[in-house]
Amino acid sequence: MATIKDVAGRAGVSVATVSRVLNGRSAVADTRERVLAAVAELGYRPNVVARALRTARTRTLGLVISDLRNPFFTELADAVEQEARRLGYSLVIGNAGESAEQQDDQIRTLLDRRIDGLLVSSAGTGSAALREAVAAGTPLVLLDRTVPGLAAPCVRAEGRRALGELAAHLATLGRRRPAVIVAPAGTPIGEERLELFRAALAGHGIALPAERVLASPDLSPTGGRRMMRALLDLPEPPDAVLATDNLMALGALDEVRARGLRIPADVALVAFDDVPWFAHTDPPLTAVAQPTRELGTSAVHTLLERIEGREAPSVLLPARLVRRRSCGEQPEPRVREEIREERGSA
Amino acid sequence: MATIKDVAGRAGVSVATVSRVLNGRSAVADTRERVLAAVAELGYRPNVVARALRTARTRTLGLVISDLRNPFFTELADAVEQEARRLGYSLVIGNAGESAEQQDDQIRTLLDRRIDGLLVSSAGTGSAALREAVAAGTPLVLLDRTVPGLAAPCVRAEGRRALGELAAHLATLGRRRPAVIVAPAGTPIGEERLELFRAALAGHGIALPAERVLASPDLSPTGGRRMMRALLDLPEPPDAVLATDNLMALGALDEVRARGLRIPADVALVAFDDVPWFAHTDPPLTAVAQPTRELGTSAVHTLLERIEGREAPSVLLPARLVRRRSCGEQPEPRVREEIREERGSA
DNA sequence: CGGCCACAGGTAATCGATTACATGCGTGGC
DNA sequence: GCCACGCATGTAATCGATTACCTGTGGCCG
Repeated sequence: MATIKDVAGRAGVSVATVSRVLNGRSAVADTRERVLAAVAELGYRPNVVARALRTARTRTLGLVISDLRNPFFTELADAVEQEARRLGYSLVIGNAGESAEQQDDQIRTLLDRRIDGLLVSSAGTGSAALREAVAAGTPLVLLDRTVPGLAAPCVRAEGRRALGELAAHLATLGRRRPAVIVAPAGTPIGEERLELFRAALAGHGIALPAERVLASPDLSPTGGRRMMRALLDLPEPPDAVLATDNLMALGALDEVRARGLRIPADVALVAFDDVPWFAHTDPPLTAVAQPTRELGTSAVHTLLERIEGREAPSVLLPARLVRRRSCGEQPEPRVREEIREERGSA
Repeated sequence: MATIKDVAGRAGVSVATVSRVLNGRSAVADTRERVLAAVAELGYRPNVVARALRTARTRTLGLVISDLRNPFFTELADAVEQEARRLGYSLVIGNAGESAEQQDDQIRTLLDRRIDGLLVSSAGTGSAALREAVAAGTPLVLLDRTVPGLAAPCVRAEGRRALGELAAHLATLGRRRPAVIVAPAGTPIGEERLELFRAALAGHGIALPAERVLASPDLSPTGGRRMMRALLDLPEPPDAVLATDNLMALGALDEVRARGLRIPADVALVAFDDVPWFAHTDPPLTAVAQPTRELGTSAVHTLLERIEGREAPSVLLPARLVRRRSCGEQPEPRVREEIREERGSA
C-alpha cells in the first residue's frame, strides 16, 4: 500500500507538503495539482492508524449494546451508526449479550482502541469498566439505560404521557384488572415504567395490586411466557397485560395462544418497545413506541458535545402510544396502511 | 493515560524490557515482577493504535453486512463477533443497508483502518470497493452471498437437501400448485434456490410454471406482500408459496391475513431463512433454516486461514427443513417445546 | 585464572502520519 | 536599492509501541 512518502516522491515534494495539501492547509495551485495527481495514480489512502497515533484522535466512537439480537437495540445501533457516519465518525459495535462480564470485556477493548467516545446501554447496573472509562477521561454517554451514581449523561425515552394514554385507553375499554410483566429486579428503567403506569391507572381509579406485578428472571420470550402463565393461573386473572420489553411480550403472546385464549377478547396485551414485527403479529400489538432513531441521533450529538469538551445534559424523549388491535379497539382506518408501510424498504 | 514509558520509569527498566515482559519473551523473575507491579499500579493498558502501526497488524476483522436490521444478518453478525473475539480479534461491523454505494463506503472505511481481514455479505452483485480490497491484498471472504468473478472464497448455505425434503413434504400433503417469491433479479443465490426447488418438485411430478415465480423488487415485507397479492390474484392461485427471504415471507403472511385466508388451509407458506420469531407467528412458519451460527464461525476460520497466508476453499453448509405448521401437517409433539426453548435466553 | 558464551536488558530505528520550526524566495515599502 | 515581511515548502521531532542490534555481566570450562 502506498504511503505518504511514495506520494511525496512521485510528486517531487516533501511529505509535509502532501499532508498539507490533503488536509487543506495552504499549498499553491501548481504543487497542489501535482500532489493530487500522485495521490490518484498511486491510489493512496491515508493510514488512519498512523494518523490516530499522531493526533490522538481516532474519529471512532464505540457502542456497547446490551443485546444485539433484540430488535429494539438493533435499530438503535443502526440509527447510531448512520448518524455517526454522517458526522465523519466510524462506529465500533460491541455486543454485551446481557452479560455484565462480556460488557466489561467489550468496554475495555474499545478503550484500548482509543475510541474518542463511548456509548453504552448497560447490561447490569453499573460495572467496573464503566467507572474505569470515566476515570480515564473517555467521554461517555449512557443510552436507554441509566446507571445510578455514574457521572455521565443519559439519553433515553420516558413514558409518562404514553403510559397515561394507555391507562386511559384501557379504562375506556373497560379493563379493570391490569397486570405488568417487568424486567428483572434492579433494572432502574423498568421500575420507572411500572411506577408511571401505576400512577396513571390510579388516576382512573384502577388498582395495580402486587400479585399482578411479576418480574421476569431475564429479558427473553421464555421469561415473558412463564410470567404470563403465572398471571393467567391467578384466581382472578388479569384482563390486560403490559410487558415492559418486546421479547417478554412475545413470550406472553405465545402463552396466550397456547392456551387457546383470544386477544383482545380474553386478555389485552401491550408491549413496551415497538418493533417492526409487532405490526405483523396476529393481532397486531398495541405498543409504547420509543423514538428509537431519535434516541440514536440524540445520543451521538450528546457524545460529540462531550468529546468537544462541553457539558451536555441528559436527554429524555417522550415515548408514544401506538394503538393497534391487541386491546380491543377497532383498528383505525390507517392501520392497514401502516402494516404495509411501516418497514418501508427496510 | 499511562504509556509504556511511564511503566518503564516506575519499574526502573527500559521500555524494551517492559515490552518483552508484556509479550512474554524473556525477562527474569525479579524484573518481571517489578514491571507487572508497575503495570498494575498505573493501570497501564497498551495502546493498540501504536502497536498496530508498528506491527502492521490490527487484530481486527471487518464485517460488512447487507442489512443489519434483517434478523438473519443480525444473528450472523453476532456469531461472527463471538467467534472473532474468542480467537483474539475485534470485529468492526459496517451496515450496507442493502445499498451498493453505502457498502463501498463501508468497505473503504474498513480498509483505511487497516483491518487484517474482511468479511462481506455483498448487497449488490460485485462492487468497485470489493475489487480494490482484493487488489490491495486484504484477505477477503464472502459470506452468504457470492459475487461472480471475484477471487475470494465464499461461505454460505446450500439448500439442496432441505428443498428436496420440502418438495416431498408438499407433495405428501397434496399441494400441486407451488409458487416462489424470489429476491430481486440478479441475486445469484436466489436463482440457485429457485432452480434447486424446481428440480426437487420435478422429481415429484410437480411443475413450477413461470407465472408462479415472481421476483420482488427488494428484500422487504412490502415487496413480499405485493408479490403475494399478485400470486393470489392469479386465475389459478397457488396452494403453497415459498419466499426466499424472511422479510418477504413476513409480508406475504400479512397479505394472506389481510384477505382473511387461512394458513395452511387455503395456502401453505414456507420461508427461506429461519428467524427466531417464525416460531411465534400464527401459525408458526415452516422454514428452510440456514445454519446461521456455523456460517459465522466457519467464515471467521476461513478468513483467518487467508490471513495466515494459506489457501482456503469455499464452504457450503447444508440448510435443513424446520417443519412447523404452515404447510398443514400436525404439529409434532416437540413443537410446543420448541417454541419455549428456541430463543433460549436470547 | 582467563576466555568464551549465554542471556538479560539497554539503545535506537522504525511504522506513517502531523506539525513546530527553519529556510529561502519574492515582493512591497521607504 | 535595501530590508523586512509573508508565504510556500522543507527538515525533523513526535505519537507509543516493537524489535534488531549492542553491551555488559556472570558462569562454566579448560
